[in-house]
Amino acid sequence: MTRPSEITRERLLNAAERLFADRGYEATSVRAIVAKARVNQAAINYHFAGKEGLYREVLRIAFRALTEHQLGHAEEAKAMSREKALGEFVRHQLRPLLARDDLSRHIRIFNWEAVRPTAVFRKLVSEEAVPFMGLAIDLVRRFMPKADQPTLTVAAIWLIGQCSVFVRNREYLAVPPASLVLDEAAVERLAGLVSRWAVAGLAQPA
Amino acid sequence: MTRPSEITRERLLNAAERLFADRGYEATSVRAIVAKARVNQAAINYHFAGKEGLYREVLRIAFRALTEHQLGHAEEAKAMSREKALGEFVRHQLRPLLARDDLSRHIRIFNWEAVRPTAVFRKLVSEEAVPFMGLAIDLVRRFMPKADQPTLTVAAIWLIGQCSVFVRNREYLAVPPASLVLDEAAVERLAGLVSRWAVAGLAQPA
DNA sequence: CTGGAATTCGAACATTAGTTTGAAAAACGA
DNA sequence: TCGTTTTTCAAACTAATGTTCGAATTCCAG
Repeated sequence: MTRPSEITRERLLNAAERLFADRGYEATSVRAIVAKARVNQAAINYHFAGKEGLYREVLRIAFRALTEHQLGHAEEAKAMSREKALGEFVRHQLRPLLARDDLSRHIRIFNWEAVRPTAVFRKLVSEEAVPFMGLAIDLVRRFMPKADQPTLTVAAIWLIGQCSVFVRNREYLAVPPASLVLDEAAVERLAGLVSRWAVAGLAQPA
Repeated sequence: MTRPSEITRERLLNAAERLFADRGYEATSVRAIVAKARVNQAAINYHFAGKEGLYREVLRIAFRALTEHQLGHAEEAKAMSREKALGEFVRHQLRPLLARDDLSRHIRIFNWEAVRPTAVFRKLVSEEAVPFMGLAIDLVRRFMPKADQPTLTVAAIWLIGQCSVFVRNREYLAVPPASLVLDEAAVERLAGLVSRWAVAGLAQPA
């Protein structure tokens, strides 16, 4: 695992993740990445077949880091009541608020994509988001059993959006007058609120 | 006003505004702008002393378009009750939801800046945002008379954020399950809700 | 008109971008 | 250790970027 070539790969992914999070894809140059990673100019093309390939890999890692927990608990969720399951879903979506550094870096990368999605991102989402979206759709379906597929899809997106608003604007929540402390207890309370609102919204007649 | 040189200037501003809104500053090339504007390659440098100068001008126009109405009614606001004044403020901030095309273009440009502000943007805000921020600060001060300046500043930003969340994510509000119609009446109701929440937040004891 | 200023134009500039190359070095299985 | 593969390296390449230049053209007051 720490074979010499893996070290270069890891260094590139690490440096690239930070730079992409800071400056976005376009504004990050290959030369800046290799300088930060302290590897050779051509390393990106050798290991990732180009800047875009490297970005794809960074996105994949970020995406998985943000969804793996959710996917790991899919079976348990099905056994719960729909309200309880939704509560758990929201709680886990709000997890990045407790913010380890790499998580917030991942969020920042996706923030860039929120403004104008790159082709790489669209492709990744269409591939990797399927299981995660499926999970969210299964969840909302329990509240809207008669809805058709398109409706369920947007409902799922909407649910995810309920959480991501807080995650995306994390920095602003910490300062007054909001002054959320964002410790375990606060995130717990927030999750409770969001869950209740989401339940109310989803359970409404169309 | 329609002197030939003014035409070139106007064309550049128009084309640049659209391209900057679509692709952001970095990803928009000078050649793309002059092609869309159907003017000569060197025109940007002649009229705006460079790409950055053109962007500065576009930002200035966008910023003024989004704040002029608010500034024009500053005096009237002072005569109202604090709740009424805040209601009017929120109502006008939500105006872009009724979305003429150029307004939503302006919003999109600022969305780019929200991810990572350019130097040009920071400078512009530090210059042009002063009167607008002053207005918002005056407003929140009526709810927090004993707060110090820094607190008032973030309170004002927070208030503005209350509205901009909706404006920024306008596209998502129109689709189900939110399915907001976003006509005059709907925006009015939304303004009422946001105002009430904001009042409740600001009027709370520190 | 007409002469000087303002504006347009095409070409070229220097710089930076991402990528490719082929040789040198390192790693690794036999 | 040997021979092959994998990986690194410095340099060069092509394309695109923002900008500059001087000549040509257009504009407009006198």
